[in-house]
Amino acid sequence: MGTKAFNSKVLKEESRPSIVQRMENQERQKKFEQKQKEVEKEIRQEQREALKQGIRPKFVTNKEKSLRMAEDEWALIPDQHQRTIVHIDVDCFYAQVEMVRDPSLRDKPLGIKQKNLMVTSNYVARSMGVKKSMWIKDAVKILPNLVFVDGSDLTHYRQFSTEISAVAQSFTPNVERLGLDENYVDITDIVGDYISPEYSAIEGHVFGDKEEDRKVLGDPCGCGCLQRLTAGSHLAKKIRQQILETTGITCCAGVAHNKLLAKLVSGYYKPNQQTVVFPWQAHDVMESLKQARSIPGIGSTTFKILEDLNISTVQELQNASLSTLHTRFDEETSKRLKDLSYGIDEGLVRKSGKPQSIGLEDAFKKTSKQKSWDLTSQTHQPAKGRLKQKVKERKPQRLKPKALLNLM
DNA sequence: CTGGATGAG
DNA sequence: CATTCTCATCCAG
Repeated sequence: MGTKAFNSKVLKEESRPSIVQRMENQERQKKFEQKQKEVEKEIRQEQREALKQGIRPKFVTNKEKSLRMAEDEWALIPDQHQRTIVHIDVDCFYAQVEMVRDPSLRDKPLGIKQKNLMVTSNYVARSMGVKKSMWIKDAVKILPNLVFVDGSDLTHYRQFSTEISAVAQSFTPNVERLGLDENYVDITDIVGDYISPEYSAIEGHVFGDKEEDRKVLGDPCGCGCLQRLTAGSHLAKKIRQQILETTGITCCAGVAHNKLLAKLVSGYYKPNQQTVVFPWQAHDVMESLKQARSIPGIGSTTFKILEDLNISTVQELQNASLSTLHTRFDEETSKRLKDLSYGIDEGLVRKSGKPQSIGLEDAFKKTSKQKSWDLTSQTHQPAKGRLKQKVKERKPQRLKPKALLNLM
């Protein structure tokens, strides 16, 4: 799927793979096919053995074959870099919203509280030793003059959140919301417009931020990702600027060829900064994480199971054999875990559903039998209806890809 | 179709 | 006192 995701414009305008790269790719492909042959030979050998011993040879499925191939040579599996993804992460979201709503808070240490918990704080507070999230009493101990705003009512945060997403959506419809303060933007379709000499320098940070990473000399890949990601850094900057202009909110951005890396690097330089990472740096990014738990997609449950298998660092996960993982996870998950450990992520940016808001005053319109939303439909349901019913209505569960296209 | 698991914020 | 809640996705029953 990812392989055919680039559109014609990008194809036209991006530089073609260099000769060196084409050769490297051929080399890789050859190795891959070689491995394939080896595995098949192995299997035939095993079957012959079985026959010799009078045992009926077991049938080896293609799936099993690919699993075996991947076993030793995971890195040989081609990782494509056709997409360009931006992950946008708002700086201390709630605190910023409050500071925009009341500018007098700007230069004061500010904490947003919910119940007994300070859920976030502004950077003034953080510079004075207050952590992101703390118990109120602990925060006050550190900073007696900390100003608190109650953040139990999410209405304003939702409004700002949709505004921010709307800015991104004005660039491309391919925007996926993640919570209230994060957005994935797949800019593959529009990044071609920014590939030009005018944008040849990288905007913002490069992961690692060494001078050598900035130099355009040598293109380690040649598939065009260098140009696309460079252009992407300019687009990311533009999106961030626009967000700032229209909402007064600053944010960070990460630019990469997949969601995983974009998200991992977006917070690398904070606040109000951005970072691009190139495919050949994927290993460095992953190694910069110690625990496998800090990989998005590996939650507490999965991590516990990994620990059972004596796997807790990213590196241990990289080195874990598929068969080991397979003892506790299904095959797809096992592969997925290995992919993640190498910074490989084919996950698509999915257009998020309708403007979020779950407030009590909200009414819903739904089409009675259609599987897609149609806001022009007349059916009107008082929001009073059970939450559950609302949720059911607004998420027409698994949308067929076709229906998804109609969503915007 | 639905409830439980899982994960993110 | 690492809490509680909301939301999305996946899948087995």
